Amino acid sequence: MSTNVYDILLERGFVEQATHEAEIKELLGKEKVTFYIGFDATADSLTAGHFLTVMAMIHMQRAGHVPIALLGGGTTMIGDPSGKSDMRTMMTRETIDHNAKCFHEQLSRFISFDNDSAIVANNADWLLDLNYVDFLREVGVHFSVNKMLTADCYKQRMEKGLTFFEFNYMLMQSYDFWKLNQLYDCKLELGGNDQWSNIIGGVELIRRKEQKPAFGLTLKLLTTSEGIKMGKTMKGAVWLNPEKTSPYEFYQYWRNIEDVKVEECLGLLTFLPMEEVRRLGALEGAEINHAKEVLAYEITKIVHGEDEAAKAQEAAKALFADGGKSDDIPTTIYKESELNEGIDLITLMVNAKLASTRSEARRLIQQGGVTVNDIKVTEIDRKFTCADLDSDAALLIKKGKKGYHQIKIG
RNA sequence: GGAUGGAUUCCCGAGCGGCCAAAGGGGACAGACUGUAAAUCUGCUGUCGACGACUUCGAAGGUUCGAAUCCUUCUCCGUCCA
Repeated sequence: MSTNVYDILLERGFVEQATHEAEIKELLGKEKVTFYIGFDATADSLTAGHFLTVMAMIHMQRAGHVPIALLGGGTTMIGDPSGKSDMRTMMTRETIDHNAKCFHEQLSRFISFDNDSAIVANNADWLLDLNYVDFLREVGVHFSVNKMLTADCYKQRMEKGLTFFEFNYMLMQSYDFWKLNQLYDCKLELGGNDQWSNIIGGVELIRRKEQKPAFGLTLKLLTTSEGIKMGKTMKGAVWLNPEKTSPYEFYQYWRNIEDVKVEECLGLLTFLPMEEVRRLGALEGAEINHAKEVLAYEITKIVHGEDEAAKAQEAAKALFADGGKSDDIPTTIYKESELNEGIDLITLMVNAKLASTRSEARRLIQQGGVTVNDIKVTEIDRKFTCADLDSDAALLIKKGKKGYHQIKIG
């Protein structure tokens, strides 16, 4: 451990708040520390939002510390109300178990679980069989409701309403930390900054129960300059699962990031040396596009592998720079006979998912937002046949600047 | 348990018997400008075989020529009292 990971995390911009900064740094510098990060199994794939915490785990593991990935099989049954304005929908046990399994698989791509170099735990193992009265006597006594009510994370809920059910989430998470402390001598909890209140809860619980030190550290939350959580688009989250978000779309998400966020993302989401990060982040004007390409490429490489990253990059270059095509953009294949009868553009767009309804497709065409093989089409009833295929035997439908889909026959 | 207010389209929020597919804002999408950025301006935002038709205003019934608007029951939520 030549360089202290704490300094690495700090330099790369991960650290947001720490319960005991100096002590955490000292601890990480002198011994192998077992720490944990929790993942609530609300979907069957991790998202770009989780990726940041995963990166922190990787840095920690590389420095020789032992990560525990705690899957929230139990806590997900409740749902964390922190910072949320609405109650989460209740999920069934089966769904949650399935999701937890998916998370474990995905995490193994980034973190090595061999030889106890990392641990997976599931809080369903201890939370689901808890005895209510015992729990209240053991854990509940240590929590002041007065204090909890003033916690920042419930602020939004104080207006909209917070049920006792969800209010308990904090105790569950605190109990997790305590449990992991007993089972694995886990001393540190990491989490997104929205987890601050929940984390302090655990740290204090261990200190009271065990008379032992415990620490918490929160990580930066990626937000747009307007403060909206990053890793989400209007169409939903940016997933790490290539079947839910294709490597091309994934690449494009980062390629289109705001200028002001480039340096931050490079530090947090790639392994590029910091000098390089700073150099790229300092680029100005159109030059910064180069930095965005590097960013998108690097992240895609970590998540989907070098091949996929290269393919995504080529596809993007072909489409945007050369105006040409590539085999790696979304494609729909039609039978020759089918296309020969003529298919109207609206139908083609809906089938290609460039528009979700025929009305939407119609609107796009009328507003001049659609081109086929680089020719703007404004007649809504325009039909296409094999005769319209270009020299590559394809129809390239372009929606706006960034939506591409090609039609081929086969 | 009692009193009282509420549930409207992606979100916030007007509407309180016909002029309502429903104001305004936000967001999203498209056009212009650009650098696949931001900001700005413009358009657009229920669906469809589209100058029309059909389905929407928490749920189910009812009154009426006609209901998001009135009545009944139910579900959920806020606030106050206990």
